[in-house]
Amino acid sequence: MDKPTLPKGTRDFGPAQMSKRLLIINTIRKVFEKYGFQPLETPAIENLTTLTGKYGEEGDQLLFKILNSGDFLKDTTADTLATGDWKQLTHAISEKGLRYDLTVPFARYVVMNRHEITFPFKRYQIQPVWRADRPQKGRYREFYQCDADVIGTDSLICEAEIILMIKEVFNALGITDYSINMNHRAILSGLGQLTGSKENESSLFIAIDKLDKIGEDKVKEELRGKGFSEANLNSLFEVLNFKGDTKNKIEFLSKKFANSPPGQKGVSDFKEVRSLLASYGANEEHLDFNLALARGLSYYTGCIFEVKINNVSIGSVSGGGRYDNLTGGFGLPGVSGVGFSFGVDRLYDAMEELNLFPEDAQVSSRVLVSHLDEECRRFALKTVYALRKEGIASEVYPDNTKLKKQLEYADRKKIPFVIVIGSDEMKSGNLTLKNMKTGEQYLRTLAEIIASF
RNA sequence: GUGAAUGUAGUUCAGUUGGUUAGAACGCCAGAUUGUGAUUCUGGAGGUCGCGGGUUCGAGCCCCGUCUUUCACCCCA
Repeated sequence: MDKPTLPKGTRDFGPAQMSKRLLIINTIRKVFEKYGFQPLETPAIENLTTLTGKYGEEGDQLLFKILNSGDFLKDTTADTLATGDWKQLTHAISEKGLRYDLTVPFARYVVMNRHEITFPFKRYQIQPVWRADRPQKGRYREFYQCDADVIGTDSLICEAEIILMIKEVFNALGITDYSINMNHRAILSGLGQLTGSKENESSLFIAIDKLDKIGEDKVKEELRGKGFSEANLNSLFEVLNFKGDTKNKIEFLSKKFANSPPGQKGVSDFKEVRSLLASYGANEEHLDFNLALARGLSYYTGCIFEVKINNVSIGSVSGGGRYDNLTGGFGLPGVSGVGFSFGVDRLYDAMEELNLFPEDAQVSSRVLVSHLDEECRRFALKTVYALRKEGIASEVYPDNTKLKKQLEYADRKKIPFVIVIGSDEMKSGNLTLKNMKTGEQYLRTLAEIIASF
């Protein structure tokens, strides 16, 4: 028997990690619910017809496909095999796949349940997704996303509330140094017009998205290689290099895009989001209108977001945007949606790097009831029952063993209090309560102990 | 998917130009006149050197393949 291993890019989460993960997930869930989002879960497995074509050609290749059950070759002819056309063969032997994100399954759900859903529909979804990517630090093949989407309204209140939710979650997690980068698909189109790139638009977006990573010179170099003229590059970087607060930036863009209808639309959306935030009484801290931000997922059409934590070696921990026609592919056109997603795994990595998890994050009993002999152990059962009845997480050491071993157990499992039951305690009714952190111990009745928790 | 590194006790790492029985620290287990953990002392266990082939009298070390992790590209949480 070979040593067991895990598939590439997957991980186990032990109790210590799960405690921290749950801290993140529960924080996000609470914020989502506070903003009126309702829970939804969808299957891990979707039909490939649902998934393919939604993420672009690159995305399709990152889909995990599931081999048909039974004789999956029964409809395959020798001819198909002989052609070596793997795409066609894949189509023949696999009709299901693992979900790649939570947005597309959500769109599928909305279309299937459109008559029962009350619009605008606000749902949140916290589930794992799978991508056949090549793993690296902060990139896994199985990871959790926490999505919140609103579908069925154009209102930019949704965008503003996304910003508010991000701030609340980060505040609750103790993350202080981060930026919420926001851009607009229409602004990007405006930039495309400005630089005279029609067919080259996507190479333009891919290049400028790397700006903060590789720097201006390398971006220019890449764009020259794609045939952009020096004049066009200059007008592009005149916009990208504009320094100033959001207000000044909007004024500047407004002039720049005077002759660009998409550019105008983007600028007016920015303005509106700012004005909405002000009406909430919220400030613009952490918010940055980053014109170089270009998210790859092709279904975005309006505002796009990406959140980065500063000074950590992890990519973006959250991202999202508005999509005007996500349900169109499922036969329900003209419904606008907007949503975003937190990446639990990356938040975890970042918080670990920044040392932001509290010491007592570990999920464990509050009390261990220890005992010195069989009679005491019986007495301990009564004690733990009484503690649990009061809602105090507690456990009895199951075996008759030395007190030393029982205390070691409590120490390792980070159980903060130990009740020691010996013959003296049983006789007097005064139990020994030991504080494992300070080492202090007192004699207390069970009622007193319960009252102190 | 393309290109490049990496892998040695549970963990972090040593290991000489290929040469006897592969080491350390921490951790783990047991004990230090039996009702006290985390600190101290003593002793002990634990490795198919990622896995599979090859070269060699001889491989942890060299070669090939494979898997893992990591880095760049691509993309993204």
